[in-house]
Amino acid sequence: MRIVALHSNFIEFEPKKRAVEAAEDIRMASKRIEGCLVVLTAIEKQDEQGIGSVVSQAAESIRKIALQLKVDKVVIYPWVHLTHDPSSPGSAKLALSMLEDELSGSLTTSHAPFGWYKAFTLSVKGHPLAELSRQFSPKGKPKEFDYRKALNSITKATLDSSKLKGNDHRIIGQNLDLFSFYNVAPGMVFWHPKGLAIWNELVRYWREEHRKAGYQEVSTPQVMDTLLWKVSGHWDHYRENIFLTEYEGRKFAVKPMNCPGGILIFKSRPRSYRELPMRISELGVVHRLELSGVLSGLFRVVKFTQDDAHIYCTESQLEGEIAGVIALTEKIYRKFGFEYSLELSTRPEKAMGSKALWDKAESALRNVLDKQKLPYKVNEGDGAFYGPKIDFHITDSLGRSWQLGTIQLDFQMPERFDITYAGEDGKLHRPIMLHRAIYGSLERFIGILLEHWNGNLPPWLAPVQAKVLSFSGKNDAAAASISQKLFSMGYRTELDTRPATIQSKIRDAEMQKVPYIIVIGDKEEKSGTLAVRRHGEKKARFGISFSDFEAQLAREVSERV
RNA sequence: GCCUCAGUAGCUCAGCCGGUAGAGCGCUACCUUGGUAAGGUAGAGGCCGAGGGUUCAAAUCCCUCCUGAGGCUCCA
Repeated sequence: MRIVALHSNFIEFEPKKRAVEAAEDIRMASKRIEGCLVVLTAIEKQDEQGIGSVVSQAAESIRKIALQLKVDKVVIYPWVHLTHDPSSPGSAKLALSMLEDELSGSLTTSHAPFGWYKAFTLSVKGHPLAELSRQFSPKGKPKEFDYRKALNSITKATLDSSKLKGNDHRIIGQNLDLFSFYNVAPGMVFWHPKGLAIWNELVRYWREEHRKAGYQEVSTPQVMDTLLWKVSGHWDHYRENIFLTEYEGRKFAVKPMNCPGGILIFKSRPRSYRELPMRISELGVVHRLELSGVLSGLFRVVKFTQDDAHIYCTESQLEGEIAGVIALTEKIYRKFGFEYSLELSTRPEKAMGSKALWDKAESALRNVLDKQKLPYKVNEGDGAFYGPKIDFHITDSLGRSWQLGTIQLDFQMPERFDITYAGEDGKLHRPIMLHRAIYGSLERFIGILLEHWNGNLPPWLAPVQAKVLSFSGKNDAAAASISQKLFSMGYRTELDTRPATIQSKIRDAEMQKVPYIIVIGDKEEKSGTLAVRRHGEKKARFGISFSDFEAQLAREVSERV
């Protein structure tokens, strides 16, 4: 069924001559109806499969329109010309009368006679919603949305723990209440408060180190016109991985990489050689369509945050910048005690740009590695489509190797976006662009981190830095006040005043891998001290003063040890 | 996406020769006032991933889909 609903000042019609056998029997000269919704209606062949379904869809839709336009008079006007494939006149007549019946409950209805040639005059109001067309088919019957049922089909990801090891980050993440996954967002992480606490500390550390290393941070839009991705080359080389969306008729892409957005900031005004090397960092959230079979916990996800940075520099600065990135990466990885290996990836088949440029880029990377005598493996044809790269690899609990950091050389993007800087000679030059990431993705990095330390995070990273336990119910208030005191000093604390034995509370806190467990009993209350148990140690230390404990914790947090 | 496997309470799992659900932990309440990895009793909590089929009857058998796991392929 097809309809056109017209918000009209009036309609006037006059039957002239019978057109079909099935025509309605009427005796009518002419009729005029003021202030109404005229619904031109055509019943189609396919509607005969399910007249009831089509009619109720149409009735619902018409009621909605009438409500929106605040009209209570509806005129059904048979208008077969809306379709190329009309139903039999008999079915049409039936459907039209059913439609009027359904509508007559809530609206004042009337109709023009079926099966007649008619003269008519129509005055349509002409506002944006005055002319609306709709189409209904018997198959497309919209089912009632049952939210209870829908809720039922939202399921949490279940782990098949038989194949996973104890230090698998997915198990740690569940046990420590760090994050979860749901079927409504495959490959996208729900970060719980405790997981995000780790995240935020990593970001804080990252910002400090990057500030010291001369980086400036930016943020760019999440969705951008596909125009941008055509310029950057992603449209031709990476389209199968891009989420598409639409905005006022324009096609937009959810960014799968940060560089095209970032480069627009470089382009926002003329640049001088004095600004180079320019190191621009971005914690960029990207989405990539991945084959469903490749997703894996935090290691391989659809939405992730890259600790990206783009360095714009001159050719003579290039090797120094690469060496700088390697040094910063080593410094950060050392902080976490990671063992990694280096891989150099060269020109792939789907490459952009000339071979000569690629050779130049590859030799620049090779030179730095060789000069620093760093061992590396070469992956022929494994580079990004815009340039060769050095990757930092690390192994997980199952012995699989994952790429974290990366340094990618790019002679293409500057060409494509035509970015320039004014040199000492007053002429315009093209900068070289370096893409790099150190964590790689925060998600993957946290996964590796959890496995590497088996969830035993140091105080600066631990989601709960200290947990205060009351020895018995008598000590609940004192324990709460210690916990509150630490909390108000900015520490992440928890309090356990359950009516359980101290042994069982200790056990729980140990299993949550909390670095410091503080027990407050009568002895502590009396002497105003703490009993402190360090995670993993068998014995507690008694009689520790609050200020000594706090000073130690403060030092461990600020030095990140 | 492909091959193999899995999905039952918040978690770990039992039930799976069809007869509409069980345990332990956790949670809540009460008892216990105990000194560093599990004190006791009671209670609440599930449409058995979703949809369809076979059947008098489906968590259980069959089909489709979703999600997850391992591998392949691809990536940070």
